[in-house]
Amino acid sequence: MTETLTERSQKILEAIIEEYIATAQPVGSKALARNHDIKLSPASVRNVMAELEELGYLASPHTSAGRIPTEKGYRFYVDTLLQVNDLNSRQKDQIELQYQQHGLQMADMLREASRTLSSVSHYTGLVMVPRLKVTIFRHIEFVRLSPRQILAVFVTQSGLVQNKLVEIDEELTPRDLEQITNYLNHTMTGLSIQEVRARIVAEMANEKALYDHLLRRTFALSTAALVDETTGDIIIEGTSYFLEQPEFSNLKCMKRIVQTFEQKNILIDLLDRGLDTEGVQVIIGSETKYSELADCSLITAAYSGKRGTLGTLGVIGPNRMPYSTIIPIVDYTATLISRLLDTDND
Amino acid sequence: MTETLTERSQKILEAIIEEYIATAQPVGSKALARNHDIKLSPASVRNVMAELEELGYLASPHTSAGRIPTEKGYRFYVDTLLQVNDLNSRQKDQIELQYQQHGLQMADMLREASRTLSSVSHYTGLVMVPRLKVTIFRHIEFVRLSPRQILAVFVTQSGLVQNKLVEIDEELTPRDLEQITNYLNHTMTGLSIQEVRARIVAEMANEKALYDHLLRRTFALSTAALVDETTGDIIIEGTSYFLEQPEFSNLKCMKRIVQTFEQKNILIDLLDRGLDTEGVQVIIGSETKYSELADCSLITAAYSGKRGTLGTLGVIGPNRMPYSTIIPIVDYTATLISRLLDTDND
DNA sequence: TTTGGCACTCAACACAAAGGAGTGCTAAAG
DNA sequence: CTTTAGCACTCCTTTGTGTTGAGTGCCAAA
Repeated sequence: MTETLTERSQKILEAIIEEYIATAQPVGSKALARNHDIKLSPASVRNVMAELEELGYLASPHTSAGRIPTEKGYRFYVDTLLQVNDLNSRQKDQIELQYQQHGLQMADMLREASRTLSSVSHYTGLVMVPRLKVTIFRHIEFVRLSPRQILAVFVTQSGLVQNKLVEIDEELTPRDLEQITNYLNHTMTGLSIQEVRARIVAEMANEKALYDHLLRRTFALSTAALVDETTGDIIIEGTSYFLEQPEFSNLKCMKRIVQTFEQKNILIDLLDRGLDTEGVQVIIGSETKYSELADCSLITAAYSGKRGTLGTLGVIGPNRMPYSTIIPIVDYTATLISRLLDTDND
Repeated sequence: MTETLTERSQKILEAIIEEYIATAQPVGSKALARNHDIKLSPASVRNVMAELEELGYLASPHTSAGRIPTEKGYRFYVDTLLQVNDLNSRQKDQIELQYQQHGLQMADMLREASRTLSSVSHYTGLVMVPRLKVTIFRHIEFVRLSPRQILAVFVTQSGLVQNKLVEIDEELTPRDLEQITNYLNHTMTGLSIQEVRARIVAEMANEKALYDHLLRRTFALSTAALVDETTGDIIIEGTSYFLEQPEFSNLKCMKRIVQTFEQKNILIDLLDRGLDTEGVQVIIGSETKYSELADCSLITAAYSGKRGTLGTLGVIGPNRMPYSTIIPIVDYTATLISRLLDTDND
C-alpha cells in the first residue's frame, strides 16, 4: 500500500515488535521511549504509533492499552527490518550434538531433528518425511504374505525403509518374485523413484517387452508397489510448548490448534509449500489460509539429499515468535540434515 | 481397612461417584436424594456421607461444597460396585467399521485402533506396538548400505516391518549376505524371535558349527539384527481430548501431562504392566506410581496374535472417567484386534 | 433410626470504587 | 515545521464489600 515509511517509523516499529515479542504485552509509548535507545519523547513516539496504526502495521486492543503488531506489521518486520544473526558456535554445537549418535537411520535422524528443533527453539518442531517419489531406489524386496498379498519392502539410498501392501490379481510363485526382485535390484539401483517409474513406462511402451511374461508381471507389481502415497508423513515434536504461550491460554483456541496438529494434513500442506523454495520461508497467521492457524506462524526450510530437495522442516508457534533467533536455527538444521544425508551411507 | 460397608452406604457411594463422573461437580446431599432414587432424606444421606468420608472413600474440597470421590473411592467402585454392560451392536459396529478398509497392514491397524479408541471413548487412545521378541519371524533381508553397515529388514508374520542398522566388524560380500539370508529364511520362518534367538544360541553351542565360517557370521549378524530394542513404541491419539477435561483446565498441570505423553516412556511402562494380565486392567491415579499422572487413570487390555500376547492397548483420561462405558470399549477393541491379527495373513 | 430444623461456613458472584497505564489533543518551546 | 510538556479522558484491572446460595453438622423431635 503505502510505500513511505521513514527510517524513524521503521525503527520504532521494530522496537515495538521486538518489545512485544519479548513481553507478550501491548507496548506503550513511555516504556518504549525509555528502554529502546530512542531519542524521542513519549509524545513523539505516540505520533508515530498513531501513524503506524493508520497504515495497518499496529493495532490497539483498546484505547488505554499499548499497541500490538498486526500481521502486516510482522510481515514488514520479517521482510525488511529483521536481520538474522548467525548462530554462535555454542548454539551450533548444541544442535549438532544431537546427531552424534552412532549410525542413526534416516527415520531416527528426522525424528531427532524435529525434537532438536523443538527443544532449541522452545516451540513445536515439524519435519516432513521425504515423499516416496523423491527418494532414490536402493533395494526392493517382496515378501509373500498370502497368495494374493505381497508386501513390498523398499529401501532408499539413505536407509529409509518404506513398505506397502500390494494386492495382486494373479498369483506369483516365490520363484517369480525372486526373479522380479533381482531384475529390479539390478536395473533400478541409483535412480530416483520418478525415474524408476519413467523407466518402467518406457519399457512397457516398448512392445516387445509385453511378450515377456516376467517383465509384464514385474511392471505390474512394481507399479503397484511404487505408487505414490497421496499423503506424506510428518513428525511433530514439542506440542506442549504451545501450552506455555500466553496467547493460547484460552482453552478453546488451544484445543483447536492441538486438534489441527493431530490431523496432520494441514501441517503437511503448509510444509509442502516450502518444498520448492530456497532458504527459509516464513508464513504468518492468515497467510496459512487456515482459520485454525490464524494466530500461528511457521518458519520452514527445505532439506535435500544427494539428488535435490527431499522435504521440509521447521517450527510452528504463535505469530509473536522471536524470528531473529528461530530463523537461523531452522536454517542451520536444514543445512545440517542435508549435509548428513549427503555424506551418510555414500 | 474397614471391611464393613453396608449395602446402603455402597449404594450411596455408587450414586455419588456416578453423579460426579457425569457432572464433574462436587455432589451434595440434596441433589443426590432427589435424583438417584434413594429413599432417604438429605439428612440421612449426609450421615452416610460423613461416614464414607471418615473411611476415606470421599473427600470434601471445602466445608460448604459437596463430596468428591477419592482414589480409594474409585478403586472400590471399580472393584466391587461397577457392573460393565456389554456394548450394544451399534457400538460394536461403530468400532468394527474402522477396520473394514482393504488390506491394512499391522502398523496401520494399530494406529487405527488407537484412533478409534480415542474417538469412541472421547479420551486419549494408547496402543503399544508389539515388542520384537514376541513377534513371529517371517522373513529377513539384509541390505548393504556400506561395507560395514548392514540394514536388516525384518518382516513379522503379521506384516509388521521392523528394521535395524547393524554395524559389523568384518566385511561381508553380497554373496555372503545372500547365503545368510537364505539360511535364516529357510530355517527360522514361523518361530518367535525368542525361539530364533534360542535356536541360534543352541547352534552356536554346538561346537562343530563354529568351524563353519558362514554359520558363524550368520549368528553374529542375526544376533545383532534381532537384539531387542530396549524401549518399545507407543501410538498415542487424541491428546486434545484432555483439553476438554475441566479438572485439567489449569494450564500448569495440563502441560505436565502433555509433556509426559510426549516423552512416551512413562506410558510405555504403564502399558507394559498390563502385558501379563488377563482382561481389562484399571490403574487409578497414584497407582501409576508417577506423580505426573496422579490425576489420571488408565484402562488397558492386552491383545494377542496367534502365539500369545503381543501388546497392550487402552485409554487414558482423568480419574473421573465413565468406567462403565470405557471398559467394554477397551475390552472389545482388544478382542477385535486379536481376532484380526489371528485371521489376517494366515 | 430417621428426619426436619437451624445455625454456620465458605466459594462464587456481582457491583462499585480506586488505581493506573496509555492515549489523543493542544499549545508552547525549539 | 517539529518536538515536547501538559492535561483531560478512556477503559482495563485490581481491590474491596456485600450478598447469595449450596452444602454441612448437629440437635431434637418423630
